[in-house]
Amino acid sequence: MVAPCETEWLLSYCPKKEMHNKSQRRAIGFFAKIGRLIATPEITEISSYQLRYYRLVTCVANGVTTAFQLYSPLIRRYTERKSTFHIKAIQNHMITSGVPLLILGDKLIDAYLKCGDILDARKLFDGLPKKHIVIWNAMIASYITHRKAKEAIGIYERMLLDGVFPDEYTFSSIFKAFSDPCLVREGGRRAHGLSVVLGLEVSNVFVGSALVDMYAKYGKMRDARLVADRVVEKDVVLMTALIVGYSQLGEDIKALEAFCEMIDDGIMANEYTFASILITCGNSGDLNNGKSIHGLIVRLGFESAVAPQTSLLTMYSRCGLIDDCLRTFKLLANPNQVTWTSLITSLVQNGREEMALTKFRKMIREAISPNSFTLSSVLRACSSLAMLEEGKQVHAFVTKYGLDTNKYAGAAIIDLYGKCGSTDMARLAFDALIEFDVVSVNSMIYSYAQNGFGHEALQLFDKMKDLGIRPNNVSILSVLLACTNAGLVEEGCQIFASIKKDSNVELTKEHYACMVDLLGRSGRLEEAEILINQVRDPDVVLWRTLLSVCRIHGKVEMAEKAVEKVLQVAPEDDGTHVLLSNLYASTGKWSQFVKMKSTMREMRLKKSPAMSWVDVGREVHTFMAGDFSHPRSREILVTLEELVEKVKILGYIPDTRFVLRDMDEEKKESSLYYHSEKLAIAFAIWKTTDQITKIRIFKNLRVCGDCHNWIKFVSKVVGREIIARDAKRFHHFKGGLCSCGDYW
DNA sequence: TTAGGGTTAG
Repeated sequence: MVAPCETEWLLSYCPKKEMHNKSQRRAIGFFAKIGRLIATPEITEISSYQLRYYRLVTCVANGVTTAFQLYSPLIRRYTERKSTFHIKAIQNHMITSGVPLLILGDKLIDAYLKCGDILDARKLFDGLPKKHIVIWNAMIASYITHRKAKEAIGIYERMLLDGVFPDEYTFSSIFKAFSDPCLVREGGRRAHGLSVVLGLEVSNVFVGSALVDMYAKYGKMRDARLVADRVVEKDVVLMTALIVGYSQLGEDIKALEAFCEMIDDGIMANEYTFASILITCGNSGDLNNGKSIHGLIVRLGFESAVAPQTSLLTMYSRCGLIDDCLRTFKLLANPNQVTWTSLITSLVQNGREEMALTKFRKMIREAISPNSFTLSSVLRACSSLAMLEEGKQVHAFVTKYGLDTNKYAGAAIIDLYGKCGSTDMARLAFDALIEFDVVSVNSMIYSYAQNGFGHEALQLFDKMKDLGIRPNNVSILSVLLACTNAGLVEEGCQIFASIKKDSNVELTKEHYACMVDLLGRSGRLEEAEILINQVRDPDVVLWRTLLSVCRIHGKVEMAEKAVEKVLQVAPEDDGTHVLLSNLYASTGKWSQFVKMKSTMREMRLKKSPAMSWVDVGREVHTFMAGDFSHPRSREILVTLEELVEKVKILGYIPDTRFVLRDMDEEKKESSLYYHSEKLAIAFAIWKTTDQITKIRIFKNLRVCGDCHNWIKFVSKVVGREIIARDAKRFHHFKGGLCSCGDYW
């Protein structure tokens, strides 16, 4: 669009001069005189519209009342077209023509706001000495739409200073601004007080709902309820705000009661209400009510509404009915971004990660773009499956959609790289975050912890204070785990002692279990036992932790005591029997071992078989100890033999203490060679010959001591980095050393 | 010329 332009330009659009009538010629003459004109390129001849301009300019000279009548339709016209450029041109025109802005200022501000140009609206707003209440309200509402709560409140406060009384429109907007979690709550309460004084608190249902919503967001459901009860003419919006409030604070029964109350009062639920109440049912695992509401949705014809259907599939997922969740999705004609995301999240939460990834690919194929919710769920699927390559591709999506700085996507990326043993990549993702919170920092500390980077974890934990983030339960657990995995006993004890003094964080049994592990591993078993006795009602985890450290240090007596305690708390705990039988085997107490085995047989307890897997060429290969069913078994065994020979030259001695069966030494030695992790590594070395690719293996149980030693030698022999994730943690083997410093 | 509620991630 072209604003004021030269007369010659206009004439070039109207080549046939003889076609101009008298008025048109006069108009052209006039504009030629002043040398300016507002015109649009689509106008190819002098239109009545432009003639109006001519009259307008003539009228300006005669008086402003006529100017109002003439400018108004112009402003309306360009507001409809959402052309802020034209509005600005009109404003300039008014200024140059000497029309006082006071007359049409309100209209211009309204026009700017409708065009979404809040900056120009504000400039004009600030320059106007007198504004209609409607404009104050429109300005506030616009700031809220643009998520600028502080600015909205600024206008509200200036309004009060200027002696302008807020009305019901003001309050229905301003409470929303005061709901912003970044602001102090005092302001909201003060505004509520003023609304009471002005008699607007409950006489208007819009004001009432906004107040209910604000108190719900403050977590003050008692106040929300008090306001709702006072509103005389309740409606569906007010009741939905109340239901959502209860639901989001976990007060599911009260949410359901509010829903029933609403139906009893004859207020018809709508799609928003259904969408919320179904989430309540899902959160409380209330399948019965969930199904009844599903029936109600069908009866009332809300089957095609996306929001309640999305909530319906979430409800089924949270009740563990993943097939019903899939069925609900299938019936939806037009699933949107949120629906797809809900489906993917549901699959991940129900342990169907592979299907979640398939659905994600389908979503992309159908040109539905993912958001931070989607990508963080997909990343969690990848990290659960330890699929690094797939995860990297999802990370690329995160970058593509500009979400590297998002704390949710970020935490999931950190978690992925941490779980895949790439702490450096995790740190890069952490440093890319703009907004982060306690969860982002915890993810990073946990990544360090599981990969054995104790000092880095401690450093970040200390830095939390500078970042203004208060550590929570998870932060403490993660940093203690970091100390355990890196053998930083004193540091761990210091942190534990300081947290004990700090009344802000409550220590749980999990923290104590972590300390038992830390002390026990370093051989301070007596202290570990004393610590357990400090806990009120020690649980199975605590005693089993003590038992597992007894196994490491071969403390049979203390172990038997621990077993007794475990079996008192949890008589059928199979892990305990396995741990004790392993302890008997490793200390050579074969008679007790045999006895234990028969007890286990009687109890039908089975030790879960050791299993390792390796991801080579995007295919997962699984190995079990002494299992030669892999199609490439021959090559694997040849590679294995070569490796054993080479590592023996470097000084590897098989450690037969890790053979948990009674047999002669030679047999023990050969049985060690066929442990699942050795088979997996031999396969990976045979299959991938380049020196750069790191070998990543995963094991369902802990890596045995002999294998740990063997892998160290192998990393030196083949000159490659080997990363092993076992049930407890990561081991990074490089150049004959392991990141755990042999402390694990 | 101005106003309210919902569904997806640690």
